[in-house]
Amino acid sequence: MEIKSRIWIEKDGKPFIGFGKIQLLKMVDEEHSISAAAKRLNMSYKKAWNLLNDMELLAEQPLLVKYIGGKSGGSTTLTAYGKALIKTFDALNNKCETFLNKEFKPETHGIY
Amino acid sequence: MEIKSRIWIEKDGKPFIGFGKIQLLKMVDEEHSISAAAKRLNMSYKKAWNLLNDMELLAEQPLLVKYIGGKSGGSTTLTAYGKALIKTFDALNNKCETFLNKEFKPETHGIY
DNA sequence: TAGCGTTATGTCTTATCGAATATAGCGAAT
DNA sequence: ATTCGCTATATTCGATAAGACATAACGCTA
Repeated sequence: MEIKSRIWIEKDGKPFIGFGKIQLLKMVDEEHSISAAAKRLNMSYKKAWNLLNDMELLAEQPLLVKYIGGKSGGSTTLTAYGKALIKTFDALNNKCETFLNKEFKPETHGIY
Repeated sequence: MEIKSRIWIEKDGKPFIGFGKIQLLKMVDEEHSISAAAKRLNMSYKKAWNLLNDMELLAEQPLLVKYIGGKSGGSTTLTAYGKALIKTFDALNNKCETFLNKEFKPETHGIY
């Protein structure tokens, strides 16, 4: 018996960042490529692109620097703002999880 | 810009209780009827029944006391254990939300 | 004993979402 | 100029989930 959680940040009532999108951002940061990131996360390129696009549309600063064409066909890297988002979210998520684990002890609640 | 969260409790890796199921339990508690609760939550009787059944199968103590037939066709009420679940979950959820709201101040993270 | 409203459960259809497919543009390298 | 791999974007297709529908058991009431 364990407690789980998902947190996300909304903007104008619309989902801005959450677990999946942050994971995707991390992969893009590592791979310097949307398609490679999508592959590693076992999702279609289109889905990854849509998720990133949704974020970008909601953000007031760009998250990604994209190059089309070039020696390897293209590339995508994160802006400082994009990297900051990852850090912020991870920190918050960790805090939340440790808080909940400390708070939730099945026995003390009479749940078996 | 605001932070949102969903918490749930798992048992053997399977979802036991979460936001929706707790909401349903509350309605059943008020209505003394699965069908009436489903109606108020705008879901089909079958869906409500399935959700409740899933919980019951995972719980080690019964959550519901059901009567079939009778003057109004039947009824369903909560056991003490069922009511305890609601209380526990609500308390935990509230704590989590206030914690996150206190923790998350967009400005301090540089998120605009 | 016929009717009613509820719980109980299976089946069948519909709707939604994601995946696959298709097509185009780009720019460096050869 | 041609090729290549990536970004970009619309459209079609299929699988899965949600919902509608159907049917039965039950026991009180009239």
